Amino acid sequence: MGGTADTPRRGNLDRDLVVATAIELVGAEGLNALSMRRLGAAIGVEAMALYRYVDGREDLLESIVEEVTKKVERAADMDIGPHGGWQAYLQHVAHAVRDIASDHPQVFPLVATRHPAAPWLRPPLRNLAVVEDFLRTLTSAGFSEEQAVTAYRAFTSFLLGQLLLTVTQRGAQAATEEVLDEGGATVAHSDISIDDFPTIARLQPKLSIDRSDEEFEEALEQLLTRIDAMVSQ
Amino acid sequence: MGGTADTPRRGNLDRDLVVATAIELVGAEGLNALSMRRLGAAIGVEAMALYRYVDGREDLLESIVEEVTKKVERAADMDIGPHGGWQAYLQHVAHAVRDIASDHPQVFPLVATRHPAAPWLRPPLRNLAVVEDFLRTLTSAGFSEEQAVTAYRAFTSFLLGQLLLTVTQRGAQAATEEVLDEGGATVAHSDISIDDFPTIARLQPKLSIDRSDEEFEEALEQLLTRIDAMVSQ
DNA sequence: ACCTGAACACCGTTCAAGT
DNA sequence: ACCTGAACACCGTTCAAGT
Repeated sequence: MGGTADTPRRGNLDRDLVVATAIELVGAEGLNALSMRRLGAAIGVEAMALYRYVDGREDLLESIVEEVTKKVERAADMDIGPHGGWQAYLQHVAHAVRDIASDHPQVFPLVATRHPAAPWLRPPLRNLAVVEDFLRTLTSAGFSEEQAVTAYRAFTSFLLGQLLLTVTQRGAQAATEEVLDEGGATVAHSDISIDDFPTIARLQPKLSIDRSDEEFEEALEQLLTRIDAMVSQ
Repeated sequence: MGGTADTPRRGNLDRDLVVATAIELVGAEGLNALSMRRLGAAIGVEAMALYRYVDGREDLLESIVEEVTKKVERAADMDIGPHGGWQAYLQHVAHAVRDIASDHPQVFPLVATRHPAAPWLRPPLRNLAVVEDFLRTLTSAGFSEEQAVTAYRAFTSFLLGQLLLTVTQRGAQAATEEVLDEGGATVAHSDISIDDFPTIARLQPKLSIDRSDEEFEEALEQLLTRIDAMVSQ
């Protein structure tokens, strides 16, 4: 049942290991479980040793976000053909970000809510290299500057809403199942009954289906359509 | 300049005052400043006294979210005419939620990221009464059950992405100005220069404009158009 | 009935001291 | 060079005790 290996003790400690172990810890036990002291223990070292490699807790959280979102860089600097390839490009980047949300659902709220370094970096595309590639690709695909910026804004807004809802929903789903598994009878907070909300009660089966993946693809298609209308107008 | 009145000391303490003071405290000093001990001090009481009125810190956070999102209830139970009024209704609810984000930017990330009570409650519409009214209004406006659920999903996703980005962006903006005001020379993290990102540098003026309000209205219009296409298809 | 003091386990962070 | 022990200020929470 382990988790959190405590292999190293001396010398082999470095910043990457600290951040990587922190990500593991958050993935295994949630954000609230991440303290400097527990992280130290997970690595096999006292908490104070970590201060050689990260500049305190805030810096650690920042580093986690940076590390986790790094995979988008590879997607964002993809080369596209000269004509129309921007749609494939946006698809590619969108799916790279979605993969981050799936792989690190516990970290994604951090990606979503931490203030970016610059006021015009918009989560979840909060990395200068990524945004540079993004804007360069669109402008060189024929977007005007205004259009590229508009697309950037619409795209980030789409990703943030869609993916944050996905991870939140799946988290709640898992939590609910856990309660039920532990013998949590039939209902949750028995004081307010669902019977007071007949429409919800009636639609509950439909509301309970997790359509996150299809929703994402459909909303992405619609977004691309809207951007296309803007560009070819 | 003050904030955090310490008027009451005995008897006049109750749950509403605790929650209201907590919201004030978060508004004035940020989420990180909210501890049971500091909240107690702000009220004029020891932290332990709060446990009579809230069931610990998590319950307090939950209560803050509930209190702040309560205003949406009034908007959501609005009556609409029998034909086509659903568009005005969605406009009305959307603006009620946006007002929450504007009035409580420091609380909104909590609204956005805390797991709702049920897995099919989607932030920022995370209240049974609101969702009941929402779904009832749409179905009685002629939406099928599938369409009402689809609209609920698209609507929440739109609100979440749009508003979370607005508050994040404005927060970053304010933080940046503060740094500049305090004599923070010209650039932020001098190690990576913006000169390495020519497209960003070129688009910076356009990227720096806060178009949140217009964006919100435009994206809302587009959403209503898409929903209309779905319904009358 | 309502609040406090004392206590416990935990936290982030610093710094001198150890190896 | 790298890590630890001790220390400090702070935290959430419990519970017996005060009024």
